[in-house]
Order: sequence, then structure tokens, then C-alpha cells
Amino acid sequence: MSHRVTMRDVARAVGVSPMTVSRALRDDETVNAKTRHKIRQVANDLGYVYDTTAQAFRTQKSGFVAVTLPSINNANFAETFRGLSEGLGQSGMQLLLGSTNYQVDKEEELVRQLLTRNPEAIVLTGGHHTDETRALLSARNLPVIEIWDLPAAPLGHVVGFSNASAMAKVVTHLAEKGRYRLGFVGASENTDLRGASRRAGVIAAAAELGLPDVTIIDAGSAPVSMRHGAQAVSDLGDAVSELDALVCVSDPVAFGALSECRRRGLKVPSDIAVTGFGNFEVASVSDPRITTVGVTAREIGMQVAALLDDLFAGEAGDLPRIVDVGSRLVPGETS
Amino acid sequence: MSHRVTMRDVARAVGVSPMTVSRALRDDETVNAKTRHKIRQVANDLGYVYDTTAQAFRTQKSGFVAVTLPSINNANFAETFRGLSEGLGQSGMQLLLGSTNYQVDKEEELVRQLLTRNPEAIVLTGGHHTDETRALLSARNLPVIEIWDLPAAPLGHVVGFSNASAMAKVVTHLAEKGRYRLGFVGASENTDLRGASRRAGVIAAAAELGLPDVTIIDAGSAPVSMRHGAQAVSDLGDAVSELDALVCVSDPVAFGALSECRRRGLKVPSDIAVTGFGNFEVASVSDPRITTVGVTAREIGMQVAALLDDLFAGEAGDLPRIVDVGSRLVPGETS
DNA sequence: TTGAAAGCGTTACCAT
DNA sequence: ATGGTAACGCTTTCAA
Repeated sequence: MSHRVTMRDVARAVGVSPMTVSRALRDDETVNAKTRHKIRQVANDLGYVYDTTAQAFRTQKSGFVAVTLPSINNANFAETFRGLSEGLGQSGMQLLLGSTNYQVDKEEELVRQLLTRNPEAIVLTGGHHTDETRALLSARNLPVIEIWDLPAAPLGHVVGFSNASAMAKVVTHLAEKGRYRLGFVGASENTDLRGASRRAGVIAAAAELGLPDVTIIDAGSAPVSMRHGAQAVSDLGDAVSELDALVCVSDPVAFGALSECRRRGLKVPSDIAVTGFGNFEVASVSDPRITTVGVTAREIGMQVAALLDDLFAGEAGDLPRIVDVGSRLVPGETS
Repeated sequence: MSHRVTMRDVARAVGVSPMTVSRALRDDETVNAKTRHKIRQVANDLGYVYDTTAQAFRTQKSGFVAVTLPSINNANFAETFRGLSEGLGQSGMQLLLGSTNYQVDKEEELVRQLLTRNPEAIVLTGGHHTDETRALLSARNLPVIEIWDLPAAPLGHVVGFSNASAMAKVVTHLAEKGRYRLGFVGASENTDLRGASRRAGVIAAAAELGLPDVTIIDAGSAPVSMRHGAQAVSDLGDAVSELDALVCVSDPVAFGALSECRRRGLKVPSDIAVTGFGNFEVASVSDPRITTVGVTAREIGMQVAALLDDLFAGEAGDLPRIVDVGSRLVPGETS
């Protein structure tokens, strides 16, 4: 197999220097229009393909933005990724995606791996990281954006919302409906950290309102999904009758819980209320519609893209930007 | 800002040459064990991070495998990606993901973009591509793997299954249950091509069995999901009573259809049967459970990873590999 | 077991 | 408007 076609080859064929080819291909106006045209044509004829790797190497700019998600198989995170991806379309940046499987150790390994690609910015889902991850990131002069949370001690920029205050809205809503005895259905402690924030939010809000202690219902280790919600209700058995509402960590979990309630002949919401989180499609299509919390997953991605645009354009100012996209209660028919 | 830490710096600090550092970091046995250890430690202390871009440049191997998915927000494709990602863990390859939004033009643009990163292989979801995409790919000496389909004229390797024969299983199942008047719920023609294959499969199977003409119910443009399934049933109105079964292009669509049937007071399956595709979690958790077709989304990814391993190890032989992972009917309570 | 030299393809910088 | 030179950080190759 013959050697690959480089700018050199194009230059030789046209009778100019490689520099001129480089300029021409970038549509540099200082290159004679005719020459530019000729170069483009010859490049095409020779089957020249631009080498981004060489460019990244020479300029020390990879054109990558690294992104970590807890799971790619999650409609909310996928929407965030999509928003980011679409919003970044203009800037020519490419996303380098990795999934942590909800584990901070895995995140550390992933960050280490992603950093070897010299990303120009890194987007981390969540605000919990290992010390080593923090060290790795602060050793570099790299914009860091944490999303889907409002960390107490951010690494840099933030685009997220308060999981605790979102849950407070749910608890308040339930209390107003006369639902006092709450069960929280989520992953075991210490695996899903966003889930843990939500649980803490429920407990705090219930205490604040003087409700009885929240019953914690362990649905297994993260990621918890529909089947875990169903299993949790099934495991509860008759104990479910001592609760007024099942506050679930996410809509899939809530849907699983709702389905299992139905199977067991429980009427929702008359026998028990069920709430979710995330305003997934299933919440609004399910019959009955599930009461949930709307989070603007897609907008988080778009806000991040906007922030990155500003950062790359040098228009972001010096201070870390903290964007709270908020959340809102979306009442359904299950409460 | 100080200059970035390179192998040179590590070498200087340890008192060896950069070459020795390079070898040591790759765990080359020829380097003295003690020296190796020392180097690793110093590298760590200095906060050295390996530069994959430089490596890719020097070796002319990017370490990337490019992947296109119609949508990242789809549990099946996400599982395939995960299977691939995990299976590829060993080989050190990194995935470069792009989403086509179910459009072949978008795919072309994406392929073009991905190719500038010199991927060592490319994985395309589906077997339909623009001529330009085909040309771009065949101009390169690059392994191509098409997945989630069994294309008539593959570009290279294939890991997929027949959408048509999968649908035939559904139609046969329904016919055995005495369901003859079928409606197919899917995206409009020419957007979702996998969906179009499924529709064609339903029509062919119905004809084969001598069933009445299949009623085609347009659920909008791809990607169609839960709300589209619900909307389609809603749009049908009373016409739904002339059908024995709604054959849906995917489980989310089936779930939407099922929910809307319930809302309208239709009993499933006594008044009408509903089937889905993909064995999504919602199919098995929903009450009633949805009859669906099981496709091994995760396994497709793992098979691709295995194939890539062989390719990179030079053990794949010369012929394109065609892997049919098959599909199976998963009877539920909706038929 | 270790090192020196060269080069991967591009572009920043300075000259002309 | 165009070109020459050097350099980005690493690894292949050969030599010691």
C-alpha cells in the first residue's frame, strides 16, 4: 500500500509550498483565490484527507470536549448529551463520551483516560468525585463543568439544580394532599449519589413539615429502574398499607412501583400515592399519569454548550459560572 | 502557566532518557524493574499525563472506533453501545460516538466528521446509507461493521438480525391467536428505515398467511415513541374497533398505544391485542406485560467488540463476517 | 538494559 | 501573496 497523501504531496503537485496548501485549505483570504481553487481541486483529485490528529498535535488543541455520564441508558442523561451535542454543533468541537456506571472510582479511571486525549474542557455529571479525580483535574488548566447538581464545593462551572429542593416540592405537594406517611424508594446508600441527595431532601423536607419519619425502601444498587421499583413494592408486601405515598427516586422506578401496585390490586392514588422524578416520557403517557418533577435535561446540555462557546471565545469572564436551571413539580394523577 | 509535563521532564527527573520512560510506562520488560518502578513513581509525582494525541500521531493509529447510532436516547441502542464499550475495554480502543437522528444525510455528515479522526474501524447502525457515505468508506481501507440489520449488500462485516423475519414471528403468533385484522403502528415511510423493514415484514407475513390487508397507521416521523403510540390510537378513534391487533414498531410505541386503549376503555387483549418490539424494560414491567420481540441489543455490542478484537489482532480472516444474532418472540399478556 | 536520531503531518512565526 | 524553519510529544529503529 502506498504512502498517505499529505499536504506536501498536494503542494508538490500544484507547485507551491505546504504552507500555502495549509492556508488554502483553511480558506485563508491571503492566499490568491485562483491558487486556492487550484489547490482544493488537486487535493480532491489526489484523494487528500485532512489529518486532524496532526493538527491536534501541532496546535495542542484536540477539538474534544470530554463528557462523563453515570449511564448512557437513561433518557434524561441522553437528552442532556443530545442538547450538548446539538448546541456544540457550531463550534466544531467533538464530544468524547464515557460512562461511569454511577461509580466514582470508575469516574476516576475514566477521567484519567479521557485526559490523555487532551480535551479542551470536561463535563462531569454530578458533584461527587474522588480526591484523585479532583487532583487530576486541578493539576490541569482545564475548564470543568459539573452538571445535574449544585455541588457545595464546585470544581469550576456548574449547570444543575438542587435535588434536595426538588424533592421538597414533592413532599410539600403530598403533605398538602394529606399524605403524611412517606416511603422513599431508591438505590442503596452510597451508590447513586444523586439518588442519595434526593433521599436526603425527602427526609429533610418531611422533618421540616413535621411529618412522621420517612420509611426508606431499598431498591437495590444503582442504576435502579422499572423492575427495581416493582420489586421493591413486591418486597414490601402488606407493609405498603402503612404508607400514604411512595416517593420514588425516578420515573422509571415510580412506573415499576405503580405497575406492581396495580397487580396487587392497590388503587393509585386512592390507596396509595406514587411520585417519580425526571418527567420521563413514561410519566406523562402512563395511565394514570405519574406525578413527577420536571428537570430540563435537554436544557442543561444546551446551557453547557452555550457556556463552552463563551469559554472558547474568551467571553466567559473570570468567575466560574453557576447556573441553576431549577425544577418544577409536574402534578399527575397518582397523587 | 507552566509548560506541560512530558516524558522528557520525567526522564530528566529520574536521570534516564525519554526512551526509557516511554518503555517503562508501557511496562516493557526490558527496562530494569527498579528503574521502571522509579519512573512510574516520579511520573505520578510530577502529575505526568500520557499524551495519546502524540502517540496517535507518531504511530499513525488513532485508537478510535467510530460508532453511529440513530439515537442515543433509545434503550436498545444504548445497550448496544454499552456492550461494545465494555467488550472493548481490554483493547484500549476508545469509542467516538455520533447520532444520526435516523437520517441518512445526517449520517453522511457524521461519517465525514468521524473520518477526520482516523478511526481504526467504523460501526454503523443500519444498512441504509447514501451513495456518498458508501464512497467515503470504500475509499478508505477501514473495517466497516453494520449492525441491527442484515443488509442485502453489506459494506463489510455485519452483526444484526432480520427485522422482517422477526415481525413474521409476531404476525404468526397473532394469527394463531385468531387475530387477523392487523394494524401496524410506526413512523412515516422513509424516515426510520429499520421501522420500514419491520412494516414490510408485517405486510409480507400477513400476505403469506392469507390475512386481510394490514392497516398502516402513521405515528409521525422518527423517532416515534410512547406519545406517538398514544396519539396514533387517539387519532384512530372508533376505527380501532375494526382491528384485532395493533402491531407496533417498538415497545415504547406499544406502551403508548396500550395506555391510550385503557384510557378509552378498551380492554387489552380482549378487545384488541397490542404487540411491541425490542423487549424494552417497559414491556415486562407494564401491567399487562406487552408481547414483544426479544433482540439481544447488548449482545450485538459484545459481538462487535469480539469481532473488532479479532480484526485488530489480525485473526478475523479475509472474508467479511456476517453474524445473525436472531430474535425471539416474547409472549406477554397483551395478545 | 539503555540511548540517540529521526520523523509522523501540521501550523506558528518570521522573512521576503 | 508566499515560503523556510522549527516544533508539538511520542515511538521506531538502530546502535552500544
